Amino acid sequence: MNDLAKQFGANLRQVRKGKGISQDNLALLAEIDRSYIGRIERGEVNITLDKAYQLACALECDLVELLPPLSKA
Amino acid sequence: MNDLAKQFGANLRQVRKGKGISQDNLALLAEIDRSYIGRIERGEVNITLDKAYQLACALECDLVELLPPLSKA
DNA sequence: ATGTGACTGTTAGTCCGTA
DNA sequence: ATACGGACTAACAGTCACA
Repeated sequence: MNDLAKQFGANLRQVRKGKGISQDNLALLAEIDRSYIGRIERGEVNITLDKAYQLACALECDLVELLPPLSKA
Repeated sequence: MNDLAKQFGANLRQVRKGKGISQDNLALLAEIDRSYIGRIERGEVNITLDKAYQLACALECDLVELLPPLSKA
């Protein structure tokens, strides 16, 4: 998958670990299958906007935190 | 479609018009089908992360500008 | 607690046309 | 220049079993 997904996944994992919760827990919080969350973190899938929001919401963080830093022109 | 998509579409349209370019031109710039851009602006579809980036990039704007303002916890 | 293969259903995304 | 639709293909969404 592209760098975008990889970066997003890396950020997601970092925030998740920062909160001290497992993929399992996040799966429950975000109502997304655990195996799918794993794939997102590994940057294997190109998720849709609403999934990105679900995750940000479940982690109680700003979506901007999860987005790759290149989000500036 | 959900509010997320509607908001994104509204923002996209605003930025695009602000730059004074047509859906056709944006389609060429972002390499996204014109009819699909119309659907995005109308909030009919739930786009993927890379499309969101393509659009932000084509409009030479920060992705955050296109995202709904609720992007804060 | 996580990675991975295999799989199915659904939707993202394109192409072509009409108004 | 844009809205809207049909038909189509590629990709995502979502689940399970197993390591």
